[in-house]
Amino acid sequence: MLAPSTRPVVLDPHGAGNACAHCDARSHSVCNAVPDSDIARLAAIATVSHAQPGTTLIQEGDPATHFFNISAGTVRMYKLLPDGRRQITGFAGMGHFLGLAVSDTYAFSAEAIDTVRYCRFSRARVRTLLDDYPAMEKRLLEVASTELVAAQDQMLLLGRKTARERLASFLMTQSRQGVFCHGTRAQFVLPMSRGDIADYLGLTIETVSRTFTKLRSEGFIDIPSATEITIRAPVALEGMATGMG
Amino acid sequence: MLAPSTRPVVLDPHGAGNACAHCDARSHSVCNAVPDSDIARLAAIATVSHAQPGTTLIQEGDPATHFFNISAGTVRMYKLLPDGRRQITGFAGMGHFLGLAVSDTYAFSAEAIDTVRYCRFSRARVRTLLDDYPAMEKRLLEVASTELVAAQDQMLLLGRKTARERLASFLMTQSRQGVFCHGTRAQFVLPMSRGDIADYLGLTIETVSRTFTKLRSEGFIDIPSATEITIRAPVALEGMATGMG
DNA sequence: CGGTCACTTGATCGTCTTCAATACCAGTGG
DNA sequence: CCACTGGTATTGAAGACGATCAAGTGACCG
Repeated sequence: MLAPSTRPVVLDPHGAGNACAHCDARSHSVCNAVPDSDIARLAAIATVSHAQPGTTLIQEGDPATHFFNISAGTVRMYKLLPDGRRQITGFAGMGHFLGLAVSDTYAFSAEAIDTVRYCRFSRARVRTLLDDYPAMEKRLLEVASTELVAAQDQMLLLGRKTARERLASFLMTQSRQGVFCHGTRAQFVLPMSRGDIADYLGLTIETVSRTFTKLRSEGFIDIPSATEITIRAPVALEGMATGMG
Repeated sequence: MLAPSTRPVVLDPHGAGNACAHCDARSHSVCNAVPDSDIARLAAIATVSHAQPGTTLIQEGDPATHFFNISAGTVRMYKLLPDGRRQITGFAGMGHFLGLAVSDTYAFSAEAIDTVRYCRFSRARVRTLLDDYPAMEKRLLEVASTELVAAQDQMLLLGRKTARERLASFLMTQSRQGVFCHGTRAQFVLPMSRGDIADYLGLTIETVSRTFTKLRSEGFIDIPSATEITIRAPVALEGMATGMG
């Protein structure tokens, strides 16, 4: 039952009608560069699908034929070394845009972590759309620049921070972007496994687990269940994350 | 005499005339998106300068007022932690474009490693130029995407590669992009110090030095002087860099 | 209940870091 | 020409942080 289907399910195969007009992720995404009046044009080239946990959306090295826009769920982007070592370069949630590539092949892979709903756009068709909506091109540049800044932060983390600082950074980022419980930013759900966190932070599962336990025993966080986190000392954690704790 | 001047020297303060038309870095840069016929418009907003080794071009956190285009020399981009730990996020050489930022402040610092010649553009003026040359906007998106791919590679390196693999990756990249001696890609100059290399690869100076020595003693490279490298076994090094050696 | 899977915890190991000394090179002045 | 100096690179010995190997726990599910 939980066996990941290898092919994503297409919900709106012809991109017909008002999928974009009623998209609750639109305001979070590049799509809002297209005005309401022309939203049908966007919908015409979009294919809405969803993917079960573990499904591969993008395979590194495959021809880069499509763009993706995540409307619900979480995706992990990663690169592999031949012997299986994995580096997760980022997690993409609601509104996130995927598939920017210079060459004609994808530079990374992307998999659904939980159940993911997303739109798929043919690159070629997007290109023609871009000519009519320079605002969208600007938004793409913004997206790329934002990613770039995040990537630089991650390089600092991977190259120079301790395990403790990495976990603190990760938790503070999650508490800003994450899925919240009980309406407070202090309590949220981690959609990804310990293995995903480890591969994102350049650590092992064991170190992630041990460091979580340590942070809890020191009173900085609480861990109601393996997938839930409560931030108890946000200021202290923020200091830790920026290398001052 | 070698004391770095804190303020860069302006060579062409009014951006007058044909600075861009005769720029030998133009074909390598985003500037070639502006057609020859309109090159004067580009030149009008450019300020050509040069900077001595150690000069700061961009300070993290400062208002992001300008873009930069490197026409000669090498720049290091980096981020610091409060206690002085440094992560170099990249080196920028001829034709490289600097200063993409989402927020209104720079997300990283940039310093000249050797003597650097560069053009400076006001962001505001570039923005107006972009409206007339959508091709330039596309080029910027290309630049950002390229950087992003490079950043993802670097995350893989920092998070998952061994010291040996990091050095091999670094050397192979340099042998593609670097300054060559004797007309062969196999022999090149490293403009940056061991400390820069260490902070780029997430290692210490000592580990970089030791690993260089080991690679030499094993016959993979030669080190005529501290700043020169000769690749003796490119295929083996490439394998090592990609995690297969 | 037995099985699986993810997570946690413990003990040992190894790579890279840290601390420290030495070598090297270019520039300067005796 | 050679000692002196400051900076950078190399080399050596000891230590630490995180990895690895291994066992144990708990949740979920058939």
